[in-house]
Amino acid sequence: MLSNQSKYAIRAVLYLAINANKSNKLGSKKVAQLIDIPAPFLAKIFQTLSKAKIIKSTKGPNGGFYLTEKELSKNLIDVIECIDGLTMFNECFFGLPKCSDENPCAIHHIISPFKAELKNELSKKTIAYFAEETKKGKSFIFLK
Amino acid sequence: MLSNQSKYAIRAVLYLAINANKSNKLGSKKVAQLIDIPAPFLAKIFQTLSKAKIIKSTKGPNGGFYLTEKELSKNLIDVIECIDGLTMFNECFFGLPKCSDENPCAIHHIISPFKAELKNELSKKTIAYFAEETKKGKSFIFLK
DNA sequence: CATAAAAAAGATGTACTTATCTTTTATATA
DNA sequence: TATATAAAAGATAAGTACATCTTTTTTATG
Repeated sequence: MLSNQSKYAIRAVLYLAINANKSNKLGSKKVAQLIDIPAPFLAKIFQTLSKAKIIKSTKGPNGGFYLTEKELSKNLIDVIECIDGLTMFNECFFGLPKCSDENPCAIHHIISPFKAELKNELSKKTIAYFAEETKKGKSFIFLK
Repeated sequence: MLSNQSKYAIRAVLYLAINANKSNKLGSKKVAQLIDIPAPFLAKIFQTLSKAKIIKSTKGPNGGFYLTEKELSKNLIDVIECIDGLTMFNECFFGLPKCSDENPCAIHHIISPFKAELKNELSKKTIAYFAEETKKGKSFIFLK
């Protein structure tokens, strides 16, 4: 459902949300190592996220990536959208181009409410919220 | 979530279930044309399904593909399993290797029940059932 | 101002999925 | 039994996602 890129992005953004801030930026290599994903690939992903203003970046010594309140108030769906787009929430499970409530595929009634709920959940809960849950130990980003 | 191959397979199998039988076999080219998917690719998919005994095939003149009661009584999940496997039903949405009920990711509680329901639905309802629903006009396989 | 650190940008390489093409095998029927 | 038909098998090609490498730009700090 999600591309690897989006999966990596979500984990990395949450990691930044929890562990970095304006006075403690983190480099892409370091984050990649810590959450165990390919470093140059994460660098690219961070570029994309940075352009989309989902994370902050500064160059030079002590530079790196972090989030401020502004970015923390964005939602996980913004991360997904800027990498994979939102087509996954509209696409038919069977790949039928015209599948809809009126012309449902055989499992439309199962898939459709789920996608709506998932999209809603990812749209209304902020990055800050998911970071908090993780800090509290209620959920996990990486579990080696 | 599903590969193109699986999506094509499901549509093609349902098409066969509805329109073919032992005395009216259908060739892969014809089916491909009718449901609008690449013909040589479908031929490969039919080979895989045939090896897995999810569809019947006979060579030679008037040969082609079809389903008997035996195949019709199989479930859609058998089609998916023989092509994509079942890992999708176990994988974490965020790609976390150790995500589980005990170590949940941030959206595990949304994804997990959905996957269980979907897997259950695809496991208990037969190909014949989905074919019937389509025949009755309650759901659709292809909607050009 | 020189240096080093780190992101940005762009080019390149690899693997996998998707798709196609060619040859071989099986079989109904004329 | 020869022929034509259609699947099976295997080889090849195209496209995309994944991953890496190299060069350029920016900027903090000695």
